[in-house]
Amino acid sequence: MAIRVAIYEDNQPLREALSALITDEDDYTLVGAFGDCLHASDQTYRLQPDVVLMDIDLPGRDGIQAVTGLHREFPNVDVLMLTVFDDDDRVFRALCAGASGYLLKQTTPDQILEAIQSVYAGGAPMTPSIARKVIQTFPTKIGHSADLEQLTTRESQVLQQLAKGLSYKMVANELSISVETVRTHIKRIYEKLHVHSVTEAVAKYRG
Amino acid sequence: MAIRVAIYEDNQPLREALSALITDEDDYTLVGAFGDCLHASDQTYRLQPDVVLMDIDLPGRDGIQAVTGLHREFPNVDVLMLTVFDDDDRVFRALCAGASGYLLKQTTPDQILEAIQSVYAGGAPMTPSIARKVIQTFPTKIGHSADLEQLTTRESQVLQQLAKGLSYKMVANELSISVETVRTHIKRIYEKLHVHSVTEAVAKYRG
DNA sequence: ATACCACTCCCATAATTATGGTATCGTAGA
DNA sequence: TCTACGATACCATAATTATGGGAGTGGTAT
Repeated sequence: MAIRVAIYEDNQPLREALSALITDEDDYTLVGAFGDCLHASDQTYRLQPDVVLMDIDLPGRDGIQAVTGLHREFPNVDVLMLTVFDDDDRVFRALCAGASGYLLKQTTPDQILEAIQSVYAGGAPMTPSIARKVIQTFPTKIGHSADLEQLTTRESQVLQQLAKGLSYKMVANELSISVETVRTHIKRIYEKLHVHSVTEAVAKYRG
Repeated sequence: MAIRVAIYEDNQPLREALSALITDEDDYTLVGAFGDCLHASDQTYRLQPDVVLMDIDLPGRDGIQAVTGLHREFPNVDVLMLTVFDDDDRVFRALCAGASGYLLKQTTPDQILEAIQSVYAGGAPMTPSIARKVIQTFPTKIGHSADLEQLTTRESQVLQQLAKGLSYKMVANELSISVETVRTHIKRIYEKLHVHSVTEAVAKYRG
């Protein structure tokens, strides 16, 4: 049984090249190729692909959002992301959203077919750098940077409130202290974490 | 600067073969080769390896336990596991324990050197099947508020940068657009997410 | 062709946040 | 006792962010 493949790629030459690659192989069947992922859900339902090749950077609605939806609706469909750059951060988010692996667009045709085969067989093709990011997520969970440990109880509480999106005033209210005190705490937090804004501090707090 | 490599492998012929492989390469320095990992901690302290090749199945104390210790004591040392079989389960546990990747013993010499290089450069070489296991442990974050889906590609990118703690200026730089454009995107983001500050937006973004 | 949308850019004015001081109070240690 | 530190609070001056305008481009859809 040939592997049914659908393609989402806005770059037409590339889309056609990929389409040709799939079509020419007996072991693969191209069930569709599209320039955007606006109707990915409908199309997936109709075309029943086994593997979806999805450009990570599509116009209108990006590939990552599409993956989120597809993964929820069609958990059996494997999605391989296509990227131009080794854009660790976005690829990482795509994997979190449910993608099963990713391909650099510069990958050779053979490697592409191999990756499709691999993902269909239950694998998750990805480069070492992505893999590193991935495995660093859970074991390092407790790897709270030493800076964070330096925060006092009150400072941690303040930072926690800020992380929830509260303004100085709201934090003051929440903790029943004056805004000025909140300011003071935040100043200390900045010193200890070596940052200069709430968002930076929260970013460190969140890991 | 050559990469300093230490080897833990009980099979003597293999240990010697690996040692020779490392020794013969100018870019790698063999700092030690051992048949067990009973003194891995001391040895690591003395020999200061950059990368450790660790058999997953050593007599006495197995490689996974050793990795746990090494990773805690020497977070900067990268550990590559060596396995005879594609033993998903144990490799997976090793990765959780802090290993940075793994090699099948049948891997070609060139691939072994490449993997060492890769892990030293911050990568995590592993096969697709392991990778799949790893990414499947991700919390498939659902509950994605519908608001977030409304963001355009560019808006999501901006929000993502903000979540990393960047200021408007930095985001502008990162995305190669003007600060004014960043402002505009942020205005739209606020409208769509019904928020009034970066931290609030980021809080929604993070779930 | 026209209307819409994503993306880009600029200006002006408010509001909030950032930075650098200063100061009081209570409590745990030297 | 004296010091250090956490927590509280205030003021003043930058710097950044928030809000509300306007405006042009390119592509898509009706």
